[in-house]
Amino acid sequence: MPERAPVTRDQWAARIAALDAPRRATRARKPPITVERIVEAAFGLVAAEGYDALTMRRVATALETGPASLYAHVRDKAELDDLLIGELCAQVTLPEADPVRWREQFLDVCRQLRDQYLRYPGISGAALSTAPHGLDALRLNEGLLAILLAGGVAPRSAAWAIDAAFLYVGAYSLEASLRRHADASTDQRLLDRDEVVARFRMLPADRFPNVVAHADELAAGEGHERFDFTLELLLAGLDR
Amino acid sequence: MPERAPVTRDQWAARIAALDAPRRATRARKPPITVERIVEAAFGLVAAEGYDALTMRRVATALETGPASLYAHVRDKAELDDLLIGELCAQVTLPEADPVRWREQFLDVCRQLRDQYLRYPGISGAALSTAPHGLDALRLNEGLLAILLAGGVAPRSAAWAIDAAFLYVGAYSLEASLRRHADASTDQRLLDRDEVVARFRMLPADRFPNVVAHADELAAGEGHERFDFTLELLLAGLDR
DNA sequence: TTCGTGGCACGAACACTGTTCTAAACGCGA
DNA sequence: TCGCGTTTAGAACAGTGTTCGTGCCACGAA
Repeated sequence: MPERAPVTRDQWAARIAALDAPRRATRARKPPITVERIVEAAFGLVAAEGYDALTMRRVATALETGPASLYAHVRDKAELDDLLIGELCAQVTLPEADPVRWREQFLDVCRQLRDQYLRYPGISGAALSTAPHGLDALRLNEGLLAILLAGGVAPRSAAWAIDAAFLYVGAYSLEASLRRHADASTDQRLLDRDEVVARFRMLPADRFPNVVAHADELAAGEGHERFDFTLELLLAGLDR
Repeated sequence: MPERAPVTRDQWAARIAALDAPRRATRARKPPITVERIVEAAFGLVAAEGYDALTMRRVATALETGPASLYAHVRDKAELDDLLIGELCAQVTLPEADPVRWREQFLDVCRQLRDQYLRYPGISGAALSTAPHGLDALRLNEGLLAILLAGGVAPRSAAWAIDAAFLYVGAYSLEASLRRHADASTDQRLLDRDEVVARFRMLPADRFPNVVAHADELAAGEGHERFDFTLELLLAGLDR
């Protein structure tokens, strides 16, 4: 994973100042490269082939230019990753915090983020490799804080629970992407359910008694049941 | 992240059969390349420079050979990753499940795994990119299942909580590695605590009221307090 | 209209990656 | 000693991220 050049304090201030600025109109070149077009091309690649296929050269080819052209608009690949993750965070809609329905609101925001990640297989790996300090991630942080504080959760508990939720959503989405991506390819990376259970049952029962006995439960779960289960555990723990 | 060739059913059976087999003695060549030496060289590299520095060429150089030599012993880089993660899992000691102290036992196993990951910065990224179906990971699964079942947790809840814990431990360790690795380098990737708080406070209070008001809590936490907090939430949720 | 300047575009190049191919070397059993 | 199988490892292939240097273009000033 590429290392990231640090964002200076001045650059941070500029980003904040730009929060209200309108998006710059596309310049009159035919058609000029823009950050927006680079991001769009990158998303197209990831949606079609997964995050591992995302390279500066592939993006440049999609834009019918050379790879060096991109560096006039983005610092490096790490910054492109940040832009992608930021854009996905920006797609999540935040509710008005409701002191009665705060748990369901929290779950819904996490589900939206998960679903954004799952549209682009493997992309949450990029999210896990950076600190979620971008403005778009902070917007989600703000929204989730409002929800948990409205539900009466102590501020520190709220902050740490959100941190945990971000990590889990990213990791879960990565795992789910790998499973889903494997299903789509002939060269399977992850085994299907029946094969997993069969292999668990092949284990020596004296060494893996519980795994063998509960092979079905270990492999069980439709859709996002495990996802909901885990976040509900977190929320239940916060309730005390 | 490299894609993985699937392990066939026959290969799986061979791995199980090998569980009881003694480790092969080092062959008499001076000194021959072995899987063990490759793994040891790889760990040395990751400990010193982080997981991003781990390449087949770097490992080969450390062993004073060419990169192609490694392919007689490991299928590809993905298999090397699996071997490393398996070895880290193997270092975790499992207790005798105690119906009274099951929560503390569960936390302790997770802490051990976390600490193994943290010895090799960034390596849990490799763990997150594969399904935890290796025998060493299943050994941990077996031990954690025994603990949770001893504590009276329903089998399916136990299985899914363990899955969630694995994801969280990996993601948390990756984030902690990035922070710790950044501290060690002059080109900081993650900002230190005071800078993070300062940047939170720079945000417009009308758009980020809760983030600005709770900047300290968002950045708070010594050592592994967040880690313990999150797993205790999970365990508290299981108790119901 | 012309000229200078700054920014953009992009091929070439650099240093690296994972992996395969091919040939030589080595160890072991007959 | 010889044949065979395995290991070793350089060379090669196809790719990566990023920088350098040069040409092109737009715009503002004279």
